[in-house]
Amino acid sequence: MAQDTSSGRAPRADARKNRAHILETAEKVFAANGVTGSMDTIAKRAGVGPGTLYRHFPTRESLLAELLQTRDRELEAKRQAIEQERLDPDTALSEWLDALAVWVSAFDGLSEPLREALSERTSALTITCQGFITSTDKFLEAAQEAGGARSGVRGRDLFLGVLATAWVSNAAMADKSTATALASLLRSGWVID
Amino acid sequence: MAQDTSSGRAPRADARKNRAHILETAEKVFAANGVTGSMDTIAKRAGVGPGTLYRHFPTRESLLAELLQTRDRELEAKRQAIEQERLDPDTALSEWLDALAVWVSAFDGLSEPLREALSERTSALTITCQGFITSTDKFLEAAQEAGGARSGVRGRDLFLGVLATAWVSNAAMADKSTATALASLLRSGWVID
Amino acid sequence: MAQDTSSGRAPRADARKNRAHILETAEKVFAANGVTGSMDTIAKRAGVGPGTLYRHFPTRESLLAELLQTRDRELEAKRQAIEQERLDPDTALSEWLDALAVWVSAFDGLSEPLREALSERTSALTITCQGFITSTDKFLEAAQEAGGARSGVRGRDLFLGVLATAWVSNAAMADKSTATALASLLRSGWVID
Amino acid sequence: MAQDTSSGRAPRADARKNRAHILETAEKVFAANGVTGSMDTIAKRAGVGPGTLYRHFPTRESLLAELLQTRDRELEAKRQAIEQERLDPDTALSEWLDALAVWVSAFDGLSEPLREALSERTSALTITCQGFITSTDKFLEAAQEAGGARSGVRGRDLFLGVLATAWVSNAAMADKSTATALASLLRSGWVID
DNA sequence: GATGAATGAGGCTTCATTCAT
DNA sequence: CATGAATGAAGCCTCATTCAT
Repeated sequence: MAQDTSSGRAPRADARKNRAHILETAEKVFAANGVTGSMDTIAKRAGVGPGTLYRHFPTRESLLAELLQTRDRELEAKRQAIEQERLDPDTALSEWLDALAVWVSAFDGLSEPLREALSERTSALTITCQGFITSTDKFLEAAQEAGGARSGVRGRDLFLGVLATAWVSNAAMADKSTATALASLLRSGWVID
Repeated sequence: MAQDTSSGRAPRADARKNRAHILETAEKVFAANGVTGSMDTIAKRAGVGPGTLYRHFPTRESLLAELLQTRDRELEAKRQAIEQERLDPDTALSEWLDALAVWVSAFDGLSEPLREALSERTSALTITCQGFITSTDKFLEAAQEAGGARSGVRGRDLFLGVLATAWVSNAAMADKSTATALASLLRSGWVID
Repeated sequence: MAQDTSSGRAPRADARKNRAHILETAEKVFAANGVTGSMDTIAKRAGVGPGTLYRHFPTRESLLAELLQTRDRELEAKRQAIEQERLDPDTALSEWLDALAVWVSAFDGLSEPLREALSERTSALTITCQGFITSTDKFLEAAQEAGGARSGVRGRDLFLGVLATAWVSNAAMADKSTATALASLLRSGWVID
Repeated sequence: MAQDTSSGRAPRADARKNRAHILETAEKVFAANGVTGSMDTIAKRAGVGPGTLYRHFPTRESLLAELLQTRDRELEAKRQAIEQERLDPDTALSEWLDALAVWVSAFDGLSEPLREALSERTSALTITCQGFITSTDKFLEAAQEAGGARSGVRGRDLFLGVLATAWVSNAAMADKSTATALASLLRSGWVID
């Protein structure tokens, strides 16, 4: 799925190894310095020339997109698991949002490019996000039909809510409770009618 | 008010003028390019050397803090107005949060440094934020006592919620509805109990 | 004709096809972007790896030299045509120089490598140029003997004059008249004796 | 003339020294490697950071323009000298063109940016060139009126002729005679009417 | 105090060429 | 032979910040 299947030929062994190594390195760099870690740093730490990095990943987004794919697959699996558990629609949505939250917290600062991806047509991340918004919509609609979720809420809003929550948590020294507090706010609001 | 009173001596007239002019310029630059506009640009547009800029405002945050003070005062006035209107405590909280939202949207990208300020002990913005969190707490507690707001919610969380909402809106092409959608989520949540 | 005959073995069919296709592509690229178009671009657009490109054409010059061969043949034909027309020697020279000018303007920026080729012993283009200089010399000598061209002028100088004229025309926005103006200067000079 | 007189304040001593040193270095680098020598190299060899270089000379052209100014002044002096000598108009033109030729041969490859400057409105070099074209026009018109120069020739063409001649001479190993040969061609042409 | 010159690390990217597969 | 991955030097430029004047 990740390899360029367009060429019809299997990628060379060394290239595959390099690519994998770059990804590992990028993961470390992103985890350590956040997603703004420089391309040059990644290349250097991966022991390859910048050219090699650019060959595999012409943009930072493409690198990020690739890095997220493993997690994407996990998330997708989680989605199917939730569906098959036949939970209350609102519990299902709740769990899906939790899963999304885990996914976004993969790297420090990840919410930033994701937010940007949502405003662009071009980014490699856009498609990923769109997919997850669609999934959110499905869970949400089910919950709405079952009377467990407010009408007027859109999947896109919930997705952005998850991003925003992650963004808040990314503050250098945010205490852990912050994310939960916000998530809970999004869930139940602060007002009592 | 923000002059370094430590020296015990009144600032020179030209210094005072410079300071004022820098603030005006910074306001324009931040309004136009967002808060990431380069310090050099501000200095240049203000017609002063970068050294002068740094003398008055040793960090970008201190500049920002100063810049927000006018708006802080407006916000403070708003706070008092709300208090004097003797509204339902939850309506009061609601209006306060709206006022905060307006305050944060003063400049593009302002939510970023504010979030950071909350995780640091040092920033010039921290104090400002703390003050508003305290105010939020007061409104919130009143609402909680009156049974109009959930217990377990903290003023800090609501404040962060406001920041997060602003952050989402800062996405290049965020449609206007996004901010309202998120604000409404924070208010009422998505779940129906 | 340009195949490396050193191996004594006929080139493989696919190699021949590749070579031809590279040439076609290079022609297009050079025509569109000028002769500084990157080797990688040519390889990519030709659908071959850079290695293949380099196998066939170890230097950019060798590629150019090969590319010019078709035009070389046209130019050679033109030369014979001029000779057979039995014109005034100076008219003949004049037409020959015009033909050369057309030849040099085949690609944007072609004059550059040609000029360099003239200062090297090694380049694949050198031989081509030498041939044309020799031809120029012949036309020139005939004209000189007939009293239609100044003595003291060398074929090499006229050839360089043609290159120089082309170089001037390659300026981004050179108006068309520039080339003619220079050519006319070279022909008649600016001075009236 | 070269200092930014706009500020009304004398440049700082260290800045002036730096600027001068950069110019010296650039002169050497350009003389050695031609005008394509990289900005970074110049900065490094001058012992300053790239930022400093860019502060003084925001573009390569501005650097070049400055570098040429000394020579510009010499050329201007030469122009006046020629005028005051009250020579035949065509001799005067001839001497002026020679002086121009010397000026262009200041650095290897200088003709290139000059040619480009002629096709742009913006370059720092454009003005310089325009000035010299105007001067050429004056000499040329005088010669034309006196019957010593062909009508139909424009100053711009002669200027470009000079550039082209220099360009030809810049070939790595061009023998010295080449430039003279071309200059002579431009002067008298190859044809005898 | 004001100035603005200097710093210089650091970011981005391209491309001719080689060589393992 | 063809491939295309890898190289990595080299170019470009910006900007927060310091410090001599």
